[in-house]
Amino acid sequence: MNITFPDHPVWLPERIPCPQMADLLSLAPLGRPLTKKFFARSVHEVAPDLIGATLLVDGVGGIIVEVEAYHHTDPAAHSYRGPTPRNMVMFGPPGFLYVYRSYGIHWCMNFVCEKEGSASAVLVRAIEPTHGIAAMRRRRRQQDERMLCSGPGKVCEALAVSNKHNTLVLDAPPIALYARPRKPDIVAGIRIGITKAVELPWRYGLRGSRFLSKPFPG
DNA sequence: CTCTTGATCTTCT
DNA sequence: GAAGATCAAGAGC
Repeated sequence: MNITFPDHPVWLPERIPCPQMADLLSLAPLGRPLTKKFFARSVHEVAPDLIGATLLVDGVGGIIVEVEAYHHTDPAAHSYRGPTPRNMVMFGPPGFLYVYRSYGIHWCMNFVCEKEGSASAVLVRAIEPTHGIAAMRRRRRQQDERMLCSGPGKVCEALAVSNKHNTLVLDAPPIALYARPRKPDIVAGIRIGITKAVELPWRYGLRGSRFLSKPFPG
């Protein structure tokens, strides 16, 4: 493990200008495990509520610090033009994993939300590593912790998520999700790397995190 | 630091 | 054929 613990209480922002979520978790246990019911709400409620939650795959992972919301009414969503072999799981019930191939070489993981047929999902874009950092470094061939999970393709490589994980349920092994111990400071902004519906502010992040795929403006 | 490019799978035109 | 919810390496400033 390579968690840096704070020298001072994290509720003194003038001493720690940029507290990371791992610092907060060191002072509180993980929250309750998230069940399928957590995802059976609007994707626009679930997405910000996932910031600060802990995601583990086979015990490796960390704190979700960046996500994006997609919905079938959204031209940027894979589900916008209806079901295909790739996006089929998005049209199923909430609480399952949707994994797709990105640009032919990377995998990206999503949590299906809302209800059967609504075809909405949250893309996991960045994680603050806390569990199994040695395994992540090996898989990513990268030492710098900030480079392990700072992007959707990096997250899947570090957590060894691939198409084999597509359609897995989110509340049973090998996947584990835990609610955040308290509500963190969340920022929203426009999504990354898309060319349709670019203006929609459906990217959410932990304010001030060093582990984002890209800073939020302001 | 920013910008460009290649890698190469799935879907859509 | 072309585009895309990406990343890493290399060139240039």
